[in-house]
Amino acid sequence: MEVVKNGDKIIVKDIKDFDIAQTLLCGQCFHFDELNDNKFGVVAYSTYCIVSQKGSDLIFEKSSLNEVKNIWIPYFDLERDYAFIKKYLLEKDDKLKTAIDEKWGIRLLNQEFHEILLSFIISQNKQIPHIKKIVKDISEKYGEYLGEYEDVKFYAFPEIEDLNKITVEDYRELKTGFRAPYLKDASDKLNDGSIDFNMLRSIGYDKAIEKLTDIKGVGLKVANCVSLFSLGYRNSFPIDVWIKRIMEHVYFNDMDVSKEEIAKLADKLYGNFGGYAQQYLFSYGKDMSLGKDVK
DNA sequence: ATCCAGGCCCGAT
DNA sequence: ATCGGGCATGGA
Repeated sequence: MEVVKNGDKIIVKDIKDFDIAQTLLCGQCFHFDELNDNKFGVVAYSTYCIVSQKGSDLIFEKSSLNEVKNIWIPYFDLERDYAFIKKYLLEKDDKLKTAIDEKWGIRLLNQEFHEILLSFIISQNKQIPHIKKIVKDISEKYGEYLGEYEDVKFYAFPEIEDLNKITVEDYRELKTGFRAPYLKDASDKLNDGSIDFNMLRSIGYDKAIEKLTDIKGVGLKVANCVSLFSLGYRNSFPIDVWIKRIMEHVYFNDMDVSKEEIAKLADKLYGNFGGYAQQYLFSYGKDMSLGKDVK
């Protein structure tokens, strides 16, 4: 991998095991727009980028060299060796082969903690397009204006301090429904420091999950998404309706199996790489509707 | 129209 | 410990 400046563009060259569309569209991320010409506008860490891919080149417009190096390369997890991860997983269990072959270009994004926490609280019992809309609405209303590209405006997700001024009623106005008090509880805990990124990073996976599920509206599924997508605990294995169906289909002949049993199997099969396996399986299985309508 | 969505809470067993 | 109803809102 090499970073070069070419006019007003920054190009990251020689990227392997990465496909920008697969990575953004696999359901781990809600704060981006699909633009013309296969470009994406992505917002994270109070900045935005216009990014597209040509083969093994990743092309950034409207970004400085520093931003690409310090924000976007870590964000897209480009410094990690995914060939090793895939090899490890396939040696453990070749049932993953189709999913990995099909979704070869997914990387797990390193997203901002408080945005992911609130986004996945919103996500419960919702479809991805609606989650995206609410994240966009919150950002437009309470986040900083960052800039625009071909008439698409970009807004940062509100900072933790900005969440303070959002009331339960405000959250309801954003169409979050019964999740409004959950979002308020999370906002309060972020503001008083009882939930904190560095703290959760330092106490390890098990205790981080415990802490996260203390928040109203955060159960095991949401906690594991937060843990996987923003805390870097790549052993996390979020189990939602989809991954439950998919695992039942692949490993249990479409029988009904408890989430506990699925979690146990995932841990045994994939160990510390569970999060990667989950994302390959989730994205492929959802595309294929694996296990749907078989009961 | 009815059902369900990247679930979770809460009360009843 | 486990099960089921209820929950806001919108799309299929």
